[in-house]
Amino acid sequence: MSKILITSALPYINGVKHLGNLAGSMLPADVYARAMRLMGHEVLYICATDEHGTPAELAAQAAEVEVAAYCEQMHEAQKAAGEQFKLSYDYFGRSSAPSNHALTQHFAHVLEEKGLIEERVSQQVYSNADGRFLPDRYVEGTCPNCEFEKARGDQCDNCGKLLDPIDLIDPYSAVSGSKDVEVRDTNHLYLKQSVLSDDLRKWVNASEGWPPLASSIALKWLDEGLRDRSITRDLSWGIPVTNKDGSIRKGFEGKVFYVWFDAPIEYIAATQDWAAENKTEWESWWRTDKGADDVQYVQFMGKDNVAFHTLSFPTTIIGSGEPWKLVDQLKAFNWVTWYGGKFSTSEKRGVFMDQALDIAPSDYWRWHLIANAPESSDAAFTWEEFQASVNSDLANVLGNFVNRITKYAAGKFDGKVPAGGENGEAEDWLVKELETRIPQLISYYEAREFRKAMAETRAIWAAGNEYLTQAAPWTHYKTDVDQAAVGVRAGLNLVVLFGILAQPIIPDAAEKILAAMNIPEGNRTWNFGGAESIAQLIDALPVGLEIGAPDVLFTKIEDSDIEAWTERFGGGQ
RNA sequence: GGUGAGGUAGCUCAGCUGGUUAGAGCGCAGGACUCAUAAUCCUGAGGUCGUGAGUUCAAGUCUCACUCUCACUACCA
Repeated sequence: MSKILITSALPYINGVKHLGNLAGSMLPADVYARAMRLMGHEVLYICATDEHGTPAELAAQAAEVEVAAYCEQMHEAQKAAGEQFKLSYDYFGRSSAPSNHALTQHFAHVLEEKGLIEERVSQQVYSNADGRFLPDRYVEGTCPNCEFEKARGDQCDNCGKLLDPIDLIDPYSAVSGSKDVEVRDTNHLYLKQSVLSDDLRKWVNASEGWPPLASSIALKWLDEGLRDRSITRDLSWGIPVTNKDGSIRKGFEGKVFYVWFDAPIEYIAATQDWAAENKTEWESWWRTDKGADDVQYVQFMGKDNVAFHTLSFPTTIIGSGEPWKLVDQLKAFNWVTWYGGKFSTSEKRGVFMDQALDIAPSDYWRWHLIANAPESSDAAFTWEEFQASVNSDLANVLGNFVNRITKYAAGKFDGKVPAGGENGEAEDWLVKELETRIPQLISYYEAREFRKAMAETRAIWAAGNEYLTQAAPWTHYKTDVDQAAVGVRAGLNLVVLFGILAQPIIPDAAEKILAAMNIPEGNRTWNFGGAESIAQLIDALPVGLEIGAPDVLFTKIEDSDIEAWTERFGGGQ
């Protein structure tokens, strides 16, 4: 048993997330957390809402509420959506929490003492009408390259050229449309990442268990040469830039830390809040001088987040010179696309977490999204594939297996695990299958290879159906009830096994199965020691145990459902 | 523009350091069974591995060029 710390990239506050965000970090992190818990590890799974930055302020403004109130409201909405998706966070925090304010300010002080922070002046566009500085992409104007009239300050969407907002012709605020904009000097704190390049490279090179996607992105940035990054912004909502005594730093009135500086620190601050709430300590998870050397820390994120997790945040950690825990393994995902294109709220393409639950139970989404996780490349979501996953894998292969054997046992064997008979060829075959497949499944989970783990899970369910075909208790029943009892007994044991294995993926259905089979909580873990214990799996239930037949576990998705959903949320073409 | 990832059956994807007839699931066709959610089980058809060249006894796998998709490109997060 070991201690495993799991974090998933913090979902941004400005609205409930779509299925791509779910599939790209929170859901796989949850499946991994659940699997590791079942294997007996001590797991801490931390997530939080990422609440600072310009989009949060603008979203609040659009909703005509105070930013703090807006974030409060959206945090609750995201928390609720996560709970409904059965995301088993140990703690779901907020980057705006007091603990994160304190810790972020602490890191800034320490980094400055180490000479890694300095003040510099830069030019930034200021909108008089909006009364605020505008990030590059919130300035629009005519592209100096192709004369496209709605080019953004960072890049022109028409010709693709990278731009500087100062180069735009006739610039205007994307927030208000006002042309009353000007360039002003503004001072900010810069984190001298360049100083730590060599340390970071050594650390990246020494890393193990990162997907190529992650290490290649990190090395690419290092090869190009790390530039110092500004870690403050001209905003009012965020973490104030303070002196050690808590007073506002001179010249930083109306400025706060950059959201990407404080967001990863929230992983630690949220752990502190978790500890406070649970009256325990947090340091053994994060301080290598307090036991965190024994922790395996795994981060889950989308590919757009890799640079921040492999370079910026490690710069904060390493640069502090304090004994903080660095990430050990990270899992980076590509995107889930909508029929190969982008999710788009404005064009009515794609499904958000709250809407998803209106139309199908969370188990359906969890299974489909994790079985088709965008691990090695972008993965397309289509209604047709979703329907196929649910109907074929869940309803036909798993649901029908549970149904056929429990109903048969209820009808012919009084709803009890029957005695009698002896294992034969079919049982030998089944045991062999399980002996190879279960260890394989476990190693896929340990390697965080989710698609493969799901394919293996499905193969195990299918082996159950194949076994019943071989054992054919309904045929034997006519001539030899004891022989039929063997098949029913093994079949019922398989139902339990399938329920146990399904827990990380489809927790609701797993619960229904295990409850119907009268399996107590304590007997639902993954204690599959060696080959002997796997052989015992098909005859583990006490003879005479009363079992029930659960209601239909998965209702099929009809073609008419697909039509209605395509109408509502968009689809192909 | 630069960098990275990807382009493999109708669809969604596996294929590690190059090695005999390129794999899975879905879908499709045929058969078996009847305990079950018209479910399940078996068999089969289906691919010039983005394009072109090169290295090699041997290339989906290595090299080069080209092409398409996606991401990042440091003030969106």
